[in-house]
Amino acid sequence: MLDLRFIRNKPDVVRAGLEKRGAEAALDRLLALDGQWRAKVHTVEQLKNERNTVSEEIGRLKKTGADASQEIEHMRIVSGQIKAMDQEIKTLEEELRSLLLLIPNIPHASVPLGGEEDYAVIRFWGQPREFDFHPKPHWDLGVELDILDFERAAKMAGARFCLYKGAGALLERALINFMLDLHTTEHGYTEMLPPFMVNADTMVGTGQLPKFAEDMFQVKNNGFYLIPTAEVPITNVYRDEVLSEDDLPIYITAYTPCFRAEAGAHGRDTRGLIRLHQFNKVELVKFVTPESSYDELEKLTENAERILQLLRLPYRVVALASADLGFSAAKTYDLEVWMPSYNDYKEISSCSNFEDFQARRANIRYRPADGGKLRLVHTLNGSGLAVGRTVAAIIENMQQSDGTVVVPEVLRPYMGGFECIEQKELIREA
RNA sequence: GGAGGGAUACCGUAAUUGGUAACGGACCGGUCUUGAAAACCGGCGCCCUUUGGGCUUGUGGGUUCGAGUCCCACUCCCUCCGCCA
Repeated sequence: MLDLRFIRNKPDVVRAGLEKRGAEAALDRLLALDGQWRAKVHTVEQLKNERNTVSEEIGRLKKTGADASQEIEHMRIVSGQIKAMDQEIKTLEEELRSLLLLIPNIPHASVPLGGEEDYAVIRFWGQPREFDFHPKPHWDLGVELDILDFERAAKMAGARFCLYKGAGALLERALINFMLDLHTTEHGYTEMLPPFMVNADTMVGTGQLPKFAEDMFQVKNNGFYLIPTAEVPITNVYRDEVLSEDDLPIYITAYTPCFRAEAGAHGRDTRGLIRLHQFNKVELVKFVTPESSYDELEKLTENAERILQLLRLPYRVVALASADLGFSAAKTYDLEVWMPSYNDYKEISSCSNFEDFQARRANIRYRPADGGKLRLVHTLNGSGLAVGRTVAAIIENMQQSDGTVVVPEVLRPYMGGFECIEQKELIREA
């Protein structure tokens, strides 16, 4: 959510920012409503001032036994007027807020202009491997190895689900543990394990609601939403709280499954582990001071990159262009891992600075060390990493000509020393 | 699911028959001091058109000139009973 006062005082800046995104927002309507609201507030506050002073006077009169019936009768009328105006103001406020909640964040000055194709490549790491045989996509190889089963997952749930089996399930679990261990022991994050279902206020706090309800799953009998990412519960850990500047920065990492309806993605990434209704992810979340948030974004991105480096998976970092940013983000780096089946780099992590956009929605503030006014924190988050896509990348990048998959060395301690995922028959023999 | 108790500002705690939220602590600033502590003064939630005013006692309604206080509904927490991995 943007600051209403900022919109009021700098409408042109807001308009220009939204234009960079290619976003339409009802700014004129909002400014008009704001004007009406302020006028009415001013009027009703004068009436309330009168009510307060006269009511006090009535109290005094009654105490001395004097007659106050005239004042009471007058205040009965004033009170009625106040009640009516308060109702009008409340209606205006509701409309203002609902408009405000639909306005996306403004891109940071360093964000490249343009759309989906206008990302800026920041850096590459590693070399895509040259295969001396025809590499298989993970959805074939994983099935042949009997570690991924999409057909049975479809039977029990439907399209866009996966059943991991044997070494596949072990690999997924190993990755989760490896990622959490690295972030907690080397990158300074505190691990949390949050609820996987949350209420609507929580979804509003991070920006999923009210605009993106159709992207989520909602539990029918009690209204809970399944989280689309751990960002949602973790960012809301401090909703409606006041932190001390001494507490900042706060780094939290969390593993959760993520549930996404993928409503607008029919026909996209229909095979394999890339786009599922349920997938696992280890998330990184930060609460920081406004001054430090862009440095923190760089560090957070590096923390996510470290996972790919240790797994020896080639990737690149891109800065998303303005019109490709998520609703709440001011700046986003995507980590894209090399995926042989796509013959391209494919998103495996998205690291964003939300500045105070989420903090304003979720009312997360801190008391500055100098004792000044309470300020909104800046929030950031990034995948560290999407686990299913990491499994896909490992299967594809580490496959050998005989159809086996070499387990990255850093994962072996998490897999009982397992060095290689072998064909079905071989696994059975072992 | 049943019964009872509770929610007040960053934290902790008060408020007679309904009369306009008191006090303590933490924190910040000032005075004082070589410096610090103590003491004293001020600040320490939000909004507006800020020398001023309005709002804020879990949330939403109601009664009233006036509600922390009375009434209704709801949320969350605690205790006990029942059920349960």
